[in-house]
Amino acid sequence: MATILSDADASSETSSPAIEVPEVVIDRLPQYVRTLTHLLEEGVEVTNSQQLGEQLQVTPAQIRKDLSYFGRFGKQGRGYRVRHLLTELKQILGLDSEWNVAVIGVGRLGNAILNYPGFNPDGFHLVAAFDNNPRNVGQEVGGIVVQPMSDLAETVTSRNITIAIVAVPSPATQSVVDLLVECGVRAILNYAPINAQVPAGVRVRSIDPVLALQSMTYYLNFPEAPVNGLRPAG
Amino acid sequence: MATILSDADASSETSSPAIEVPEVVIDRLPQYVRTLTHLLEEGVEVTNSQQLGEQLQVTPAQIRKDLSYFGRFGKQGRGYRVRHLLTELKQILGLDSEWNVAVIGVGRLGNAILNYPGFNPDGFHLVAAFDNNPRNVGQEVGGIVVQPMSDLAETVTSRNITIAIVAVPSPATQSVVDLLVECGVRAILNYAPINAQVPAGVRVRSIDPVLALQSMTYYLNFPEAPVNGLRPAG
DNA sequence: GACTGTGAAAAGTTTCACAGCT
DNA sequence: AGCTGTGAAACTTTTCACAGTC
Repeated sequence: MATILSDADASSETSSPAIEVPEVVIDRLPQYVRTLTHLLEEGVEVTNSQQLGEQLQVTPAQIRKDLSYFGRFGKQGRGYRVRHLLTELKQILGLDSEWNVAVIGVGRLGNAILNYPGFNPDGFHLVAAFDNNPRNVGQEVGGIVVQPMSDLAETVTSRNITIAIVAVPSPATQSVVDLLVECGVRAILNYAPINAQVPAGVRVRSIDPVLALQSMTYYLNFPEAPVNGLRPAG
Repeated sequence: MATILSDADASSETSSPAIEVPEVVIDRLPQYVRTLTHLLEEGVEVTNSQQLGEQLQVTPAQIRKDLSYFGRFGKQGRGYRVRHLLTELKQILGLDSEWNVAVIGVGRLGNAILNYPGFNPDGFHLVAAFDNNPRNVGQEVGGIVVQPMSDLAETVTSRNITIAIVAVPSPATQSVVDLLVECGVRAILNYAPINAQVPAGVRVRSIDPVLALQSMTYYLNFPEAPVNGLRPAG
């Protein structure tokens, strides 16, 4: 659950409701943002829970319920103004701010991340990169000069870095995460296939393609709705 | 929910129970597999729900309940034999088989995927790569010769490919997914920031680092348990 | 007439607590 | 004594259904 603070009046100002918003709801909001962004790009000005639900493969009731935690953004009989709802949701998620991000580890994966063009348009600025290996320090990767790990604490503060992307080898992950937490980083995106332990108040999300594949193989062996008769390869 | 077929006797044979296993449970099993693998590597032979729960940051009761959907793998008073439980879980998930995987799109991202060494040790074999662009067709990437999209149907069948990893630009994703489904692929790992629509019986998982970051910024603005006073950069 | 926002009901998921085995 | 496996209870999340507004 996500406890929110402050005053109760949720008129049209997207002020913070004084109630608990389920974490599953927060996890869906970025998807709503993405779909609304696409609709806006297509020139759609008004939408409704039915249409949003189709795009997102979610029931219309769920969308209405989710939005109701934060305010009344729609007009009965009409639906939602796409631009308005998008602005509100971005504000709720803190996406009206820009966020400075550090990348830890500039191996193959860290390199790919630093060169990935998808973060900046969404307000996430990769502003620093760190590595253990003296060979990598001083190199420029994706326009950023790699710094030694010993610079981390100083740079996190001076550059106001609040988010870190960890792309170091598995065995190093926990100690890097510990260091980041110590430096005040409270949001970490972890690319290593490891369950890093963090204190309460710090969030970790993991990107793990193997886990994603492994949860699908179950259904390949016991298909709910068989499409054809293919079986495992081995 | 995951409907499972066949006979009820779940003695020690990991035969399929004739009941429904919640999807959340299936999603956790790969994590159990990973933790058990680590324990085995460290030479731990016996564990218990308490220890597993600590590693996975999950309650011991949840682990016992999850496992109980599939059989009785532990010994009262003793716990679980790590190697035995690992074998059972891998079998349940279909990870005792090898799976042939195709990669669609060999741009920057597809390249990184084909060169990522993490899939093979877990039984996922990248055996084919496809691309639209004639410049890329015929090139060797990560030891695989890139084929034209027109080869897809034939190769999926002849090489018994059941899983596809889609790494094409967003606008091309839906049509590639449609084509894969038509070819009989029922498990798709999608790297594009797009919600692909698929018919029932086909599973899609998405890897989307931006969505992961966006759900964390919410908590950075309304921290449940503040660690320090850092704010957004903008 | 068409849609939202929302209490209340239903469904799903987690946790409790303890009987029972080793 | 120490742990599992599991019904039952508690809690969470989704869906229903409809009053209210545009």
